Amino acid sequence: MTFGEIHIPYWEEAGFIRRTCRVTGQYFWTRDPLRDTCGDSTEDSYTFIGSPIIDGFSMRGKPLKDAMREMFLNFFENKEHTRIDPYPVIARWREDIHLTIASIADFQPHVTNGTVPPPANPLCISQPCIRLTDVAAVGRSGRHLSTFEMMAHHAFNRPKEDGVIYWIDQCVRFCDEMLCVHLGIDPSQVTYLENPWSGGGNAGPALEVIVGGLELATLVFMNLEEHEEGEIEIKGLKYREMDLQIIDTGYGLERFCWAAAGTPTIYEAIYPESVNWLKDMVKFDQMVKSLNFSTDADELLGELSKLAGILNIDVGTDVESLYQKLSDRLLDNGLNVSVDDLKRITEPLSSIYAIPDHMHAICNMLGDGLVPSNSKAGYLVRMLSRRVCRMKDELGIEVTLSDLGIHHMEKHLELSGFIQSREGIISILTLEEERYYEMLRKGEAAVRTALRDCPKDIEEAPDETLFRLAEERGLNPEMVVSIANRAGWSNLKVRVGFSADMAARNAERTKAAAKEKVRGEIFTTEKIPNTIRDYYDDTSATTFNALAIDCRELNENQIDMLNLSPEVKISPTHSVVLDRTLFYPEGGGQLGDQGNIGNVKVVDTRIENEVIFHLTDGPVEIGDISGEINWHRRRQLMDHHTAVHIVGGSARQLLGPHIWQAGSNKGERYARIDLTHFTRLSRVDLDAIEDHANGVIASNPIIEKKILSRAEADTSFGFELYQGGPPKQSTIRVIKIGDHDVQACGGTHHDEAGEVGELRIIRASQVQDGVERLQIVAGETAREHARAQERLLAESSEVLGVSPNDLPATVSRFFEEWKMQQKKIEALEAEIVRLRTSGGGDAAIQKDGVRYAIMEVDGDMKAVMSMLGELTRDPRIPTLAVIGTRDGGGKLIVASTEGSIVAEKYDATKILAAIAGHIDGGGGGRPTMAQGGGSNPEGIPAALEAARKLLGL
RNA sequence: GGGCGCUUAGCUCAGCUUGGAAGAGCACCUGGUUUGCAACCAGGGGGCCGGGGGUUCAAAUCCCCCAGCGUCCA
Repeated sequence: MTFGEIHIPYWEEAGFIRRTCRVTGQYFWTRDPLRDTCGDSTEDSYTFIGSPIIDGFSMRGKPLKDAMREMFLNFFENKEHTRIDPYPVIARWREDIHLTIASIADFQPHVTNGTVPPPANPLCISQPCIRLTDVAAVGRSGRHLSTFEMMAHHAFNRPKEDGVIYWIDQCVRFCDEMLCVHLGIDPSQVTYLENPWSGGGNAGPALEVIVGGLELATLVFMNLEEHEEGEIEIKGLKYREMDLQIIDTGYGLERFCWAAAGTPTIYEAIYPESVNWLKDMVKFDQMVKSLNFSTDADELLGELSKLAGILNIDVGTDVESLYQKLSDRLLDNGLNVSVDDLKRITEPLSSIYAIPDHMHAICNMLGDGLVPSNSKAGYLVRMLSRRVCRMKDELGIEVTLSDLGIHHMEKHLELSGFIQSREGIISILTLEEERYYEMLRKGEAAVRTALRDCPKDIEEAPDETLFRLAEERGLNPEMVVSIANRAGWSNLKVRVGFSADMAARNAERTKAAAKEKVRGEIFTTEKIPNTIRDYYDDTSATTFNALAIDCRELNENQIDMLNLSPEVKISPTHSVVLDRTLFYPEGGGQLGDQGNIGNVKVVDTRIENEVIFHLTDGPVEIGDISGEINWHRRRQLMDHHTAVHIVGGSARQLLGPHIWQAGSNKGERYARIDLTHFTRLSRVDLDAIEDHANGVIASNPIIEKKILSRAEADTSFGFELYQGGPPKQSTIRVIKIGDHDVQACGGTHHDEAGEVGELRIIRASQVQDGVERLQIVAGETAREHARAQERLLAESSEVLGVSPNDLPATVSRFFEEWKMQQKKIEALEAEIVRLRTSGGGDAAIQKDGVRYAIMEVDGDMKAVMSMLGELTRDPRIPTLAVIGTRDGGGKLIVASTEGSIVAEKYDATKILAAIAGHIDGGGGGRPTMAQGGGSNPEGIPAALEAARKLLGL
């Protein structure tokens, strides 16, 4: 039996036969002896449209989803499964993905790798998921969704420990019973397609469950993991059996709803209120009638959705040729519809379908406390918001993004499970829409500039121009064209196949970028036992005795990889491992401890694979040794770390539940915390947070430090616990500051908040859109910071001879006066030139109707330039000017009045070249204006004399 | 995490490719003409060309670093 084949007793018991699909060549199991396609091939069209295959669900929309979900969970609860609450759609417990893309994602990697036991076994769940890979097909294919709920039953088996819950046979029995008995689907309509699965380091046989041309579920039996010595080879990789074997199923809630509703598209089954609302607003029915088709419009739409569901729309698909194909296929079915008419129907329709789907994803993401941003997960919600804004504008409807959000929340959402409030979501949507229109407005100017050199009658813009506008300005080719059409390039169109090229170009870049970087280990930890961490027992202990068990010299490469903080003043030469230590290694944003062991200095402390490395400025003997940490620094680090927790808690209470810690850093001189928030923070906001945080310190709550199991921690505190990032251990250290803040943290903290003394938020800056960085000083550094500020003020005000209170007014007055005086000097210098060159001035010589102004002046290049303007601007006085200044090594300028006889007679660049040698320099310019400089200012008079000679004066 | 772009007058933006006197429109001020919904004409004021370094005789322009903003991809 080869990998992927599934032979179970149930097949025979229930009368299944194994066939090969004549279209795809894949094996499938069916009860229908006449069936020769697997059900999911291009020749299987949907059979349930207009005639539902699941009875008893007459409702639509949210009630339908609720009923279907309840049906599923109830069924499996009755089969001894424990119902589990869904996880957030933002996968904050994962480092590798931003969004929850499947129910199994809830349990990766901690449960699936065996570190943490599952919350229940077996279990059932309906997990909201978001997948954006096919976002371009949403609304067009009739079946694609970016947001869906994956209903699932999972079992985690440990066959080696006799811990088998159930495996393939029982899994298929559950599924088949639910479909054919519980839901009453005609058994001959159900096919199970063998489609083994591999990816992400795991593999296993799998079955796709197909009914009526629609894949309703996938049953994956994950029992293999990638391993060098594995005996099973799949797609060139070697796999071996896992200790933990997992039943991973996925039943598409929305697809079950669609199969029960039999509507033309999945969107009408789950978002009927929104679809109708949008159709009314765009007067869709009237529009269809006005096209005057020979056939009934409803019939056309039905036919369309059946066909469109089979057409594959991927990112970069050539939409134009797709339309042609669709039109051809309609003709095959006896409907003659031109590509143009087809577009006029499907373009608005695809937006009407996609908008509710996108709003569902947006509301769910924002509801989980996500803040829009220009990178990471926040970008995904921004991208969806902008898609919606564009679609609603193309539809020409007068609703705002927040209107759409309000409508969606009313009709399709249960807000009770959300972290973010309804009002919070609405204000974020309002802000996002403003940002979108701001981008468009800026884009208009950019399009005009980019196309400026193109003739108005062009039909295609240069590819490079379109690529750049898309990447730099966020304007996709369609948007560029519509802007350009309005701005005068009325024939401009998007080149056929352009989107596909752009997608290919992006893929190419992504591939190139993926080749970069892989960060390895810095130290050798092999055969070194884990270090005992004594710093948790008593955070105020400073001296200890231990056994030095390893000491090695650091090489240059290691020091480079350490990426030492600026707070490490001495470069380390050795790494020392002890059996136990009080030194806290860098972690959780808290820098490593410093101090002494034996007679060497510890300049930093790190941890790798549970082994703590003391970085020292010299070697130590192996054997008994004593150590002492730098208490002043440690205390400061603790002040800062505890302060960061307190500030995070205060910000969450004052600004809202979307405040999440996006990173932090605690050093000796200051600490910083990055917080997710959708607007910039003003000083007023910061003051409020600062006051609140100092209030917490003043009330002096006890700081509890407890060790909990992962499951225990999850259930008692929820995911807000993991502010510092996804947890990696099976046990969680929880730091709880009274009732103010609780989070998982490995850092050293005071026992009472009051020990921090006071804290100040000294600065807020933006790390990326949607993430604010607060700089915090606490304890001793807070006082020092205040003193430093006062010093600056005192010194500055002393220079100006005013009191610190008058500093702002005085500084701005001085600056204004300085600018005025600059202007006056310029004007005066010009006046001097005028005086010296007109009337009886000493510097001008009249000869043959030309004024020669050869003179040395004071002032810099800029001043000289403006004097030159005085001399050569007036065409009635043809002038040749040669001006020198000793500024900056000596400058020379030769200029003539443009368009006059002088300009024809002399070439300024030649005159300059002839005299520049006197100041050891060079220069150049135009025939009427040349400038140069040198390094010998004393040569200016000689240069000017040379000019006089040259000109025969 | 990786790209790319932008930062110039109060505002909106040109100029940068190829270094050589800092520009336009709107707004503002003065005078005229007018005073019906973005009126017209003439003149004028207003710029550390984001900050710092470098190359160069010379940098808004080329190179490097930093900051702020924007955008795309993962």
